[in-house]
Amino acid sequence: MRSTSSHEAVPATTPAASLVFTTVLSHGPLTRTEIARRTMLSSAAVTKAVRPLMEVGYLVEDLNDGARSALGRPANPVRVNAGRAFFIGVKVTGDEIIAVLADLCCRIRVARHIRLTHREPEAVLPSMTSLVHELLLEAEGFGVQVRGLGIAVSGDVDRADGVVRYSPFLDWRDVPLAGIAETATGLPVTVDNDVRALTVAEQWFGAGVGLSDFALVTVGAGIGCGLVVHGQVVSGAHGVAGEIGHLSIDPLGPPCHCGNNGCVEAIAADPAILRAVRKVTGRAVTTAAEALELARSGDPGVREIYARAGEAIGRAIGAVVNLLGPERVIISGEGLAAYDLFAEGIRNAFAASAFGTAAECDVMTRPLSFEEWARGAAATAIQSFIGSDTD
Amino acid sequence: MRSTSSHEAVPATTPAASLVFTTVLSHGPLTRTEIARRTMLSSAAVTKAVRPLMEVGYLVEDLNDGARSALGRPANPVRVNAGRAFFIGVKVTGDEIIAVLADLCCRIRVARHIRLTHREPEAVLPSMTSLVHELLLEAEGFGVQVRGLGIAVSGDVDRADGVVRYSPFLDWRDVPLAGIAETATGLPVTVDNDVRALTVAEQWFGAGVGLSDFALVTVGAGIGCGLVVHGQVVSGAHGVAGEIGHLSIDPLGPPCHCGNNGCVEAIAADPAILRAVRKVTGRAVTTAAEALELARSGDPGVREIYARAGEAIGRAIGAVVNLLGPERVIISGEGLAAYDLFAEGIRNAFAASAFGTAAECDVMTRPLSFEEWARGAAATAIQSFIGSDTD
DNA sequence: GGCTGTTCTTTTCCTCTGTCAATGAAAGAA
DNA sequence: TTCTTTCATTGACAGAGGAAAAGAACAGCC
Repeated sequence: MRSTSSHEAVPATTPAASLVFTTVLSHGPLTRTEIARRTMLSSAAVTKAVRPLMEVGYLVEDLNDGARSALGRPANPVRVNAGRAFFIGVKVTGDEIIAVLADLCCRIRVARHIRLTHREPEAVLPSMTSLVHELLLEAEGFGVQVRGLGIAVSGDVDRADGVVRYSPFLDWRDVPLAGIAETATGLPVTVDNDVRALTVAEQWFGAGVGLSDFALVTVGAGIGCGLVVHGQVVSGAHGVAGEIGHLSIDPLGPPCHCGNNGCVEAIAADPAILRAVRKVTGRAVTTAAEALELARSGDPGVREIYARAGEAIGRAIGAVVNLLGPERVIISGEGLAAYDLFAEGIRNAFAASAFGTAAECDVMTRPLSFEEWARGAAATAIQSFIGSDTD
Repeated sequence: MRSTSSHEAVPATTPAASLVFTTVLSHGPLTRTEIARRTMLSSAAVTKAVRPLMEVGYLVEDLNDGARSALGRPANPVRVNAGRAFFIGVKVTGDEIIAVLADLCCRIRVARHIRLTHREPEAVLPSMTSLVHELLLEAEGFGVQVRGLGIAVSGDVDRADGVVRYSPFLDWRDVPLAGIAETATGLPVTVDNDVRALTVAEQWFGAGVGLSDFALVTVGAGIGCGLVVHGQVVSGAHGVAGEIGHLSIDPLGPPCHCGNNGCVEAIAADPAILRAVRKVTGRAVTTAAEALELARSGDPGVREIYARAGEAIGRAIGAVVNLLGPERVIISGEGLAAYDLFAEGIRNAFAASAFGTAAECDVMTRPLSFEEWARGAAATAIQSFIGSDTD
């Protein structure tokens, strides 16, 4: 395990302080009494935890107390000072690096991206480093210090060691990315799987706030799934988890690169849809946008392909819900652009496959800009910075 | 939530004491130094935690130090005094009640069962109560006090409230079982889902000891699955979790009572196998044992049915492993009698569906006597008695 | 048999965290 | 102005766990 403790002081020193800070971070401005209620701490403990955090500027009093309560001394809400620290999040894909500068509340301040021509670590790392340096310069312009760098990579990533064990898209094996990036940038680095990073962002700053069990399903070039169980992101004993894309839905379905037939990814991921659209229409459709346009223009064959894809996704979600019984499933990803075409299939297939009360699970969608992946990486950096674990 | 704290003092008062006790409970006799290492406590803290537990007799010094280590002061291992307290575990099925008297180490001392003719709570509860009283008498014979009663019921059970929300097999709805049983027996009662109870038993006393993530798959009249993630049993936000039986494997497969086609349960559970065997052989096969005999005698059609069932189970396990990445999967249940017929199908289907390093997951079998379900219930009672959470 | 080295266990402070209960602060209401 | 109500802080306190030193129990060695 790498030592990240050699870096600057983290805002939360005691468990209680960490708990208080993450609570305020996720649940917006809160009065001290409210914090005490949520964290199950005494109000005295909250005061003691808040003070040092305010002294170093991570928390500030929220003076905007428009709605005065009826009686008694007015409450003094506290919120996180978003501009107190910045973080950089980087998402590395096979042909692009996306980087964002995010504040302490994980709001994107600046976004940059560059295309990649080569995928070897030796080619990617310098590009990444220069992109990070650009953003460091931007941060300097804001007069805010960057306190951490998060890097999201698809595949089998060991966050504890900061090593990319195997990334199929990048064709990387056992790359000690955190160590390399740390020496190149001088920042504390957190490396994590891309879907898990996105899940962390949802857990702390998105639709997963306050939930101890939820799933995030990403639809796009691949089908991924991030899981939060008992308030913690699931990583899997062997680095693999949430591999919803290779749930085999139909033994007679199209072959998947994993060797099986009818995997969700072989039916509902962008490449699979494009392949099917080409086959049905005979046209050389190469982008998801083109396929989408064909479907929207009313082509029944193409619409059917999307309907099937929606069904596959719905069944996959049903499997997750039956197995884990999460409170909520968040559907996201670039593929969400076609959600109107998926929706019915997802809804019906989910309703059919969800067993008993599991059907009560709230299935929602959440649009995802391409920068969001990098924001997820920033969220992991914030998480490491605070040095705590769960909600 | 019911108040169980009104009962007798639990052995562990502080978090550390609870941690120490569960560690010794699960990991057999341990020296204090070893306990300190495993719990990450200081040796001083271990001494302080162990002393009161020894004074009240829950822990004893294990004098059987046959293998003396080479040098230094000999270590003094500590173990749980199994006979210090007894627990009763009860499993209620549609046509039978199984009850066991178990010691603090969850070893079965006495087992009893009676058949049921009616399933209404009004008919079942008196039978259960009399069975419990029989075992209480047995315990008196041992001169040991019974400190808790665990009841395992299939279906949607809310352990925190002690209410059976819905049990399809028993046709029970919203039965406040814990409260009723508490007044009837005077014991602290824990009610839980049967598969979860079995999972708890494995986690604390079986093949799940020391693992933070594992799955238990039960094969028999139904196909069930208990999950442990991050060291805690998964219960699901809506009471449903581990519903592996209704994972749809084959859209063209046989219809399932849940409304879908090709569910694992519709292929690999006992009733499904019997149905298929009757169809293939034309004979009036009514018990699993008969079907098994036909298969063992070499009937290729019947063997094929078992092979298909094994494949379905293997694919279901693959789904669990891809989703959660557990360290181990334990296959158990009455259906394990046919494991030799399942084995190849399970192995192959699992190997094919497991994605990447998830295939490294250890898949093992574990025979399950019919009393084991009741033992699981006893394990939940022990867990409640200790009043702690995880390993 | 005493001495020494080694390892396990206990004891003795000591720190530090969070709670309790009382006090202070900031309003509106009477 | 004074009272009431609610929020926030303070200071004394209990108790949990850690560090370090002492104690205990053995084997081996002279």
